[in-house]
Amino acid sequence: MPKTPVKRSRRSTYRHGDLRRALIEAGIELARAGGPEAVVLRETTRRADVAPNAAYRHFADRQALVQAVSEEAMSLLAKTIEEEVGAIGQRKDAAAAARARLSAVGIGYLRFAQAEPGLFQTAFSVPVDLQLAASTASAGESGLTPFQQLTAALDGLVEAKVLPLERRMGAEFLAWSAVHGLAILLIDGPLRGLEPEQKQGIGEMLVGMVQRGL
Amino acid sequence: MPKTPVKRSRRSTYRHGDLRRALIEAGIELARAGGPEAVVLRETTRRADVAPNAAYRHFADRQALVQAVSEEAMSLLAKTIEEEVGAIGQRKDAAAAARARLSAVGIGYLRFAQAEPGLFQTAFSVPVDLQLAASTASAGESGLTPFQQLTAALDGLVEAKVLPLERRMGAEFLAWSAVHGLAILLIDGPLRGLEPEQKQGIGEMLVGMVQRGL
DNA sequence: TCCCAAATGTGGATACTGTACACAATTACA
DNA sequence: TGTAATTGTGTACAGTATCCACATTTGGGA
Repeated sequence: MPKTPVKRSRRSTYRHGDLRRALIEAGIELARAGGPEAVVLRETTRRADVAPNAAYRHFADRQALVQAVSEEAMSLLAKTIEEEVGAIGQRKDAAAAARARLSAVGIGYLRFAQAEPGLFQTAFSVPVDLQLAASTASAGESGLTPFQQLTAALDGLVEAKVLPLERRMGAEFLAWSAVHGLAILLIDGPLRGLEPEQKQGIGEMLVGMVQRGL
Repeated sequence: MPKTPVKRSRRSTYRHGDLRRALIEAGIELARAGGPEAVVLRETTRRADVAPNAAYRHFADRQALVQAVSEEAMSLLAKTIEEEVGAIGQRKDAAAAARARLSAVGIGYLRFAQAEPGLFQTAFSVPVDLQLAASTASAGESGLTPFQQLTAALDGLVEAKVLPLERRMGAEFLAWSAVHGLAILLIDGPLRGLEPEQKQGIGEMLVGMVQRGL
């Protein structure tokens, strides 16, 4: 029985067209299912129907691919936060509105972490510096990255005189720490077994703590 | 030139003696230098001067080895926290003492994360459940795990009437979230470039936020 | 229009990794 | 003392990243 050499590609053209994009898409799917570890170079090329080495024409190495996937995931996080912020209803006074906005940023962050744990972990699997935290590749529809949305919300609190100016410095890192830490405990820490409503509840408690403590 | 087959072990006995321990020790060194990813089964066996497969007599697979290393690292974290708590001076009133104790737990946690980032990451690289958070393998000299030390500090706050009882429930997760999140931002997040004094400063700010916000 | 250089994809090879299976040396105990 | 359990070894396989040489296609100047 002659072995059928059907392995050769379904692709008809020698050139792929947009391999870089295809690799990132495949990487997103792998990350969604298995986190950053699952973003395996050879598997992404298999899914893009291309030889493993073709990836090296678009990424220096596996880490560079993971970084690109990470930025994409960060952008999805940004969009979830935007959704949450956009869903805020009207508030009587500016102070309540500013508070609601900060809460929405935190709740959106936590919601994404629970809905897409693999992508969330991948987004933060590559060391983030402030440069990257401002990169447009990590931004949502509004053009703001998650970090920038948090910064804007805190500026709003100052403007609404909820947060005294002398407490503003470093506030983004305090708020970020709390929410990020909870996200991790919810995903693969001791809180991962909780029911969704319980997770929601503790998320709201945490946001309350931040509002009081800042 | 006859190849010198000196590759054979420096070990004289066929049995190692305490291979399990040796593998964990080697794993700790690898984790210290490179985090959980660096805990590679074959390298640990090389360092223990033993064939790769020997590890399987003591651990079901690589993950089991990493888990053991993780518990060891958690125990080192517990000891650092104990040190910090032990260094608290006398306080006039019970309320101040209870507050100081909670702060010390947080500061010790952050100190360990900065002093031993690889071990810290390894300690949390394996999904923690409350079972594990109470395991003696993860405890320090006092027999308490980091989580248990936090719990005890919060109980102390209630007893000293600093924390109202109705805020006690879930408080460990709120405090833990904040401190853990900051630890991560300091290690490989956007704050990793800060000077040690700045890191110390933001750590104290965060602990203050938690004390106010709980 | 032709041709060459740049861009992109392929094939083959190397050096790692984890881990399964059969076997060997040692120890413990009945 | 002999036999079974324990512990370590050797070989093998599949999967991974990545290097180098080569092939194909495309785009831009002559």
